[in-house]
Amino acid sequence: MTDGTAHIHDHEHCIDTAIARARELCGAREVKLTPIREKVLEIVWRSHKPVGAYDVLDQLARTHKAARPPTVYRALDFLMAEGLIHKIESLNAYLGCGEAGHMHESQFLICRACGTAEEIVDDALDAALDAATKRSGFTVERKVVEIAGVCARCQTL
Amino acid sequence: MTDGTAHIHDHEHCIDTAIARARELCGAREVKLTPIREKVLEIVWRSHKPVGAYDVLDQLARTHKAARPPTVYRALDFLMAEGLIHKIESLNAYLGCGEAGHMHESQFLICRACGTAEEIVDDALDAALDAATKRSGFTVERKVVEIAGVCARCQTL
DNA sequence: AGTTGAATGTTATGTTGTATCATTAGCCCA
DNA sequence: TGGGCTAATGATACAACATAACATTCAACT
Ligand SMILES: [Zn+2]
Ligand SMILES: [Zn+2]
Ligand SMILES: [Zn+2]
Ligand SMILES: [Zn+2]
Repeated sequence: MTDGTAHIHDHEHCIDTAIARARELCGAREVKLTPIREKVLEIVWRSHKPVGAYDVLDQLARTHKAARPPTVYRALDFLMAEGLIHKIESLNAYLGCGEAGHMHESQFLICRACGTAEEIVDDALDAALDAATKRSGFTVERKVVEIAGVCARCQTL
Repeated sequence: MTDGTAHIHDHEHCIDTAIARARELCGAREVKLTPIREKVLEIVWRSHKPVGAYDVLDQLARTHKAARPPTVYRALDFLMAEGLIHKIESLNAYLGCGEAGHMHESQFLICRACGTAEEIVDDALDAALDAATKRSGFTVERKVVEIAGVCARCQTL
């Protein structure tokens, strides 16, 4: 397939689930998932491809004329702080988190052919990261792991 | 210490060694380490902190009035292609490679207190990365591993 | 000398992200 | 009920990072 979705599925369901989960979490944490923040979350979730801030802005502006870069960056910052989205540093782009709720280190497989970024959770990998830093006496605050290449699907096309 | 060097050492020696090694490698590969490229390599090597492209430009312009952004980005691209420097994606900055010559995956420990980035080579970590991708049938082309936190030195200050 | 291709010069523009201050909206409480 | 507080958003401007496109120069080879 060429549209970058990892596989055929009911993607509206992905989006709805993510938003419902976000509402729950924000309610429990007593932070505000405002209309703008929710809309930005929905836009980010509309694809399984990382999406740039200015793409988000273009889409947000369709329904929210006052939208400007700070509008978007504030919403993205909030969503990242709450663990609802991640930033892919090597792409300067943002992606919905499928594991929102329990804080975790994000690790991504990024396909240059279809553009998808799959979030993986690999405890052995995470342990190896910790071991590497412990040896140096380094205190970890953030781990960026972004593996670029070609996904299994794209190799068979 | 506050200047961001990892430890007290003869840093001129670091620079000289890196440039000498770069000359060797480029000679052997029959690619051209031109004056501009060599100067950019030296500027990048002047610290153990990742340095932004426009910082490089400012420094390059001192001796090379015609320098413009493309001048710098072309040189940086060349140096990356030859494995002489790395880009730190999470900082949009560039750092000399201490292991130039044998191609390798780069893994960095980035201290937010002193700004240094230490390149580590951890085979167990690299193996864990490969294992994580093999399971998914993903073909790896590039691995970005950037661990941010506080280095051992800065914790004791 | 003439040809060729790589490197650099030059101008302009595209892309990503922040600083700053003004305004608005929700909430608490006198 | 309405003042006073804070969080969120609006609005303008700019900073920081990166590339497109085309012209010119330079070195190497004939
Ligand atoms: Zn989906
Ligand atoms: Zn793919
Ligand atoms: Zn040094
Ligand atoms: Zn440090």
